Amino acid sequence: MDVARPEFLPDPDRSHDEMEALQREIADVAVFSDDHGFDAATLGFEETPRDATGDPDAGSQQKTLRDADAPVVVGVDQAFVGDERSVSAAVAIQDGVVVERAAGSAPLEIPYIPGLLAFREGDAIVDALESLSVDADVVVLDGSGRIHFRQAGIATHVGVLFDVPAVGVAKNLLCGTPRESLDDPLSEGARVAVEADDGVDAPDGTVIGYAYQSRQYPNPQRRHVNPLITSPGHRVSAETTVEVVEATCAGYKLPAPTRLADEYADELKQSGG
DNA sequence: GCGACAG
DNA sequence: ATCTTGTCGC
Repeated sequence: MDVARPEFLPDPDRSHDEMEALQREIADVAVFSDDHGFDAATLGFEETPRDATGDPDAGSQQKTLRDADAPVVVGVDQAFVGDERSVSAAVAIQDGVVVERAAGSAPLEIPYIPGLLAFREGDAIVDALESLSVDADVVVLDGSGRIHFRQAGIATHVGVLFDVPAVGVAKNLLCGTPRESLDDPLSEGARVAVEADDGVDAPDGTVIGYAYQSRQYPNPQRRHVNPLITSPGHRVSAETTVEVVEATCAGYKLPAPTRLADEYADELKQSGG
């Protein structure tokens, strides 16, 4: 993949204020509506059969034929080697089959600062995506997109940088107000809109993403799973974002692209930086 | 000043 | 994110 807007590269040498200013520019050109060519219903991830305990049942048949016209979904995830270098893994999947994997890495130059994640992990991600040869129909990133103080989380930043449809999947809420409390367990498949509030650069009440319960245990009263926090990155609506996440989770808590990128990132981490 | 905060 | 074994629940 190629960077489309080099002026938006996440340069960690910029000042704190410059980083925030860049994020506002990115949010200005970001598209939070559907502007892509895929149909979330044709992503090709099969629902995982469950056994009696509700755990994924292994041993089901493997797919051998892949639809070459199906959309390509790319999952991206990072891991750290020591604490001065990050590795990024990108895994491309088409019709449920891994078609390419790419690695990237970069030095860690700034600490983790809520709201500025892209400037810490962005360089490694760019390195990985630039060495990916297939074209992605949509990229799935770890973290927020529009659910961000300046509507420019890491999924939005990367999406706009490459001008590729992108979605953000986070395990925790960064900002915004859920329409319903997320403190009590939600049932599987439930979705709760997250609205902009005073902490977000968007009109109050704007739906900037959804909490989505991808998986839940049979008896959430005793043991429960937390919902995922999904938000559009670029060229995808909040509603389509949830559809992409729902289709790719296929019975697991995390989307398959994320899980596979996670595993690959661990491999890269083990074999040095 | 206080509180809140993705990975 | 990362450091890590056992343990609870279905």
